[in-house]
Amino acid sequence: MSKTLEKGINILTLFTEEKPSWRLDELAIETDIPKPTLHRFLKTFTDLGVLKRPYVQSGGQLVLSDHYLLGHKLIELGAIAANSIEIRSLAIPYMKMLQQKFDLAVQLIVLDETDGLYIEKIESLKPVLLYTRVGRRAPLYAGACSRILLSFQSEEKISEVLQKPRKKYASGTADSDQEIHKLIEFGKKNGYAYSVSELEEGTVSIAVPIFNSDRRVEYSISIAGIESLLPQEKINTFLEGLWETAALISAELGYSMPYPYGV
Amino acid sequence: MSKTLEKGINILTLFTEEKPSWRLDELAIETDIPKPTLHRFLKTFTDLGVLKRPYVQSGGQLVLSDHYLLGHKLIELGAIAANSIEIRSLAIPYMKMLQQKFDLAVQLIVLDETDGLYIEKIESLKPVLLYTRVGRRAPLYAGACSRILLSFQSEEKISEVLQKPRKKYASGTADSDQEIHKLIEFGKKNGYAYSVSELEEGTVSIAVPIFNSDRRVEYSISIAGIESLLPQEKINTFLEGLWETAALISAELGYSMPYPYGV
DNA sequence: AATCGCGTTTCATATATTGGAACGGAGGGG
DNA sequence: CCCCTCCGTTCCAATATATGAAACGCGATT
Repeated sequence: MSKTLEKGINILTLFTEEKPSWRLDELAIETDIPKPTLHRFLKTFTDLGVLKRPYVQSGGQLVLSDHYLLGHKLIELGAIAANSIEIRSLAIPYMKMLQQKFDLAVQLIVLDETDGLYIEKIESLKPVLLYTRVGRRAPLYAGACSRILLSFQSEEKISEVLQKPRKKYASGTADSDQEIHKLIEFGKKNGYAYSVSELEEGTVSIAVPIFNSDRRVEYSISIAGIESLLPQEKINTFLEGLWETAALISAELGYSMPYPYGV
Repeated sequence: MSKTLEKGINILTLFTEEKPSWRLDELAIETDIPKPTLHRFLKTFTDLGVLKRPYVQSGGQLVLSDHYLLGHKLIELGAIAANSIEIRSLAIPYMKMLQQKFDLAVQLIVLDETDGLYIEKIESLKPVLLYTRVGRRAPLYAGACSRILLSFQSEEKISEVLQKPRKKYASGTADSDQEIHKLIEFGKKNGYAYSVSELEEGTVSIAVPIFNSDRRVEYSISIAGIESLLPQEKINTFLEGLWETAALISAELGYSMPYPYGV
């Protein structure tokens, strides 16, 4: 492995949704890399458009800020990366149909290490802000769409996920191992996951698995909205639409068996 | 500048919408970097999730493909990068309002070197496929949203753009310097750009400039759709909505003058 | 069974990275 | 007004790291 590249990428990884802006000095403290070295990295990234330093007003003058942000190049690469996921283009038409059926946000999630990664989203017309956004991560133990993925992984994967430190995102986030195991079992048995206020207060979502040609579950699809839009008693209506959609997408991926769940 | 980092990022830059998949060998030919060196780079990127090697079926077995694709990490970084653009969150509510007014796709573009970069898009309900997608680029001379940016740049910038090799994307792409200059002038004088089949056959779009607090034009907003949806005779209706939206977004950015165009 | 094409590993060498030291400029306090 | 501090930046000798020719491994092809 190239140490230089590794350090470089690790620096980029520090730019998160929570802290998207860093000064050289802050990075020096965080990474223990000496300032001259960091400076060289940041300059290289900035010259290549991977990082950017916005202009700011300072006494009527427009000067380069000493804050670094992720740059335009990454937006471009991110779009190409998202487009390189085979399932995405296959799934989008079905996701749109599902969106129109219920007028709820529809999400497509991929398994990535111990997280679920949102790779596509069809917005609801209702101007509701949800946690979900393309490019966001959620740990596999929290939220319906993540957890339904976990339900279909090996015991080793499940242990790996549960061994990592966990976080209580909202009032509904499961926090005991026992509770999470029970929810994982529920998913495998019933073919869906249901979550209330797990990642964001007041948000409900229902998720079902998508099967690959080799019968693994690497993707899931979910609908989500505020609590009043997805009442428990209508769950069978929603599941019918979700399973139908998941069956169609699975078939497109080359899954050759009948979809194993139905209302 | 760090040569190692630079080489690494340049490798990533080879993954494009047109060629999103590369084998080690192809990269060796393209970059003139010897295979062992490339191998080390690719391994580092793959281990960090910046590149990925999908699994493929081979005689019933699931094996690592020797094709590399851009990885999940870049989707994540791309989303954070897009979110780091100040205007984006300011503009989205206004873009949604505009989308609902006309039921056309609404795009937000930022100036990036000699290109326009799509940084946000509100889809129309009509299932129409357009060239535009977040993360895509278009040269500043082609398409309404790019060209309206160019209309408000310095003469130097305009020369720089025109000196680069150009491409005819579709039947409406302007190809002579003279023609492009005329269109640029039109934009500055009238405060909008109108394009028919410039980036994609059969697609029409109308774009207007957004003004920064320092009165520069770094962003533009546009509506787009297939030809029949944006007839020439309704252009004033559309412009009214576009200018109103652009004025509101400009004001949010701190532009303190009255928006200089109106119906 | 021999050959080819590519990905991968090895390792002596060359070179790019490293980071302590020192510089410079903006901002703040006395 | 000058001094001091805080950071970003530049310099350059020391050295860790990248480099790539050579050789290997392995599956496919003949």
